[in-house]
Amino acid sequence: MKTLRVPEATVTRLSIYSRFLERLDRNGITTVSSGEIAEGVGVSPAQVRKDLAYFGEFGTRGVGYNVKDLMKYTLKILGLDQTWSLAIIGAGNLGFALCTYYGFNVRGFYVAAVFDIDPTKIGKRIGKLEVQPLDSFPEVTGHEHIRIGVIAVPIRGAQEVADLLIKNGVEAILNFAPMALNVPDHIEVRNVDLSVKLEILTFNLGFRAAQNL
Amino acid sequence: MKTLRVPEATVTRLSIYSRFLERLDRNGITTVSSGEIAEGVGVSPAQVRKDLAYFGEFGTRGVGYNVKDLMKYTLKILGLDQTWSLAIIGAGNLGFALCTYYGFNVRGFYVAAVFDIDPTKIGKRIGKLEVQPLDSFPEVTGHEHIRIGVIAVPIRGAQEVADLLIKNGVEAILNFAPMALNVPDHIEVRNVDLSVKLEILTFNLGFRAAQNL
DNA sequence: TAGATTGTTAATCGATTAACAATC
DNA sequence: TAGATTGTTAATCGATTAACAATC
Repeated sequence: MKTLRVPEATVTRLSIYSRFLERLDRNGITTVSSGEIAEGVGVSPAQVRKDLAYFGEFGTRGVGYNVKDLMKYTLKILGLDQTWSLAIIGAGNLGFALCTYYGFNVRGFYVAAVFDIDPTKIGKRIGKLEVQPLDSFPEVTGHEHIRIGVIAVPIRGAQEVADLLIKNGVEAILNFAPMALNVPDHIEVRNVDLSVKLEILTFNLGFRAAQNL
Repeated sequence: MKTLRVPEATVTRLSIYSRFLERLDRNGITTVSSGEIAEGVGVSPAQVRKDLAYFGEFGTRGVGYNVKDLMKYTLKILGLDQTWSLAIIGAGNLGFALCTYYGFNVRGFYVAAVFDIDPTKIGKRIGKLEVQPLDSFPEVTGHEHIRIGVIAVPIRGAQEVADLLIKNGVEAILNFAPMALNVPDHIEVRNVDLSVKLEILTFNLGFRAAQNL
């Protein structure tokens, strides 16, 4: 089988198209063109068609795409035709927000457990969950295999948490600590750095000011 | 003056280098090479040198870079040689986490005000701040000009909030609602979508499974 | 001087865009 | 049929990498 490499930028946009299609579907729209998707998410129509072409032919020439079908296809491609259990490590304000984040639920993610090392946080309730001591990660997650861990601890604890997760069979990590984690090659890591985009804004505002001089 | 266009990917990495340099500096390290920076943040040494070259010559051949100096340069370039006041719109769990996010403070961001439309949230305290009714945005921010707004409201309210911010002189928006905002050309917008990276992980995990078949 | 590392150019690689035949 | 829109190829654009002279 020919394995075409899919650019990560394509997968990123696919996730965004997918969300947009859900919105169209909720609004009762049944058909959409690449141009309308492009307009809705802020890319070019050719980009939309090229991205989709990595995975198959989903449209009808002269007509466009069936919203519900394309939505299902994108979900399938992204692996969201199943529920994913997450473990969130860190029950601070960010961990709390992630545990209760509606945007995860709506996309088929399910927070199975939350952990912290801070005794004042352990036992606290977050929705239906109770914050567990990090030590108990193996037992707590033992019966249901957790493949994805979310790190929401300060920089100083992040690497240690990553090591623990990996030792316990976690295969992918979403890291909110603003640092690079050291992990084996077979572990997938993506960082979400809340400051980076803010600093792109300040860079651009400053740059704009410099242009005016 | 020759205006060289700086790729956004370069600015993104600059923000990451900057954080890494702060960490080195905190650990008392005084000199660093492009190779060590590269190693520390997960890019190539050539990439590091190329990125820095957009802005000047900061190193010494045969030696490397002075950590403290390079750190200051990167902060300056990113516009972080000043404090930026932010307004956060949305005092739900995510808004709360952003208000109290240490990573903003440490980079010179200051949350000047928080707003919501929900009467049950208005008046609630978040640290030293009190949640204000969104209507009062003009008065509250009147005396100190807020150039950057952070949107942490659900999709259905996001566009309306963006319009209000822009009407009141906000120049840049960091948008956590997973949708594309419609704004005039002169407004800078960057989206932080908490699900996208998670979906890259599920895509890759699913893809890996497919390879094994 | 010898070794190390930068700054920068040229080569490579990959992603986006434009264009259009296919086709509903 | 005429109009619309896809799927796909080729052209363009831009970013990354490799290589090396400059130089500490």
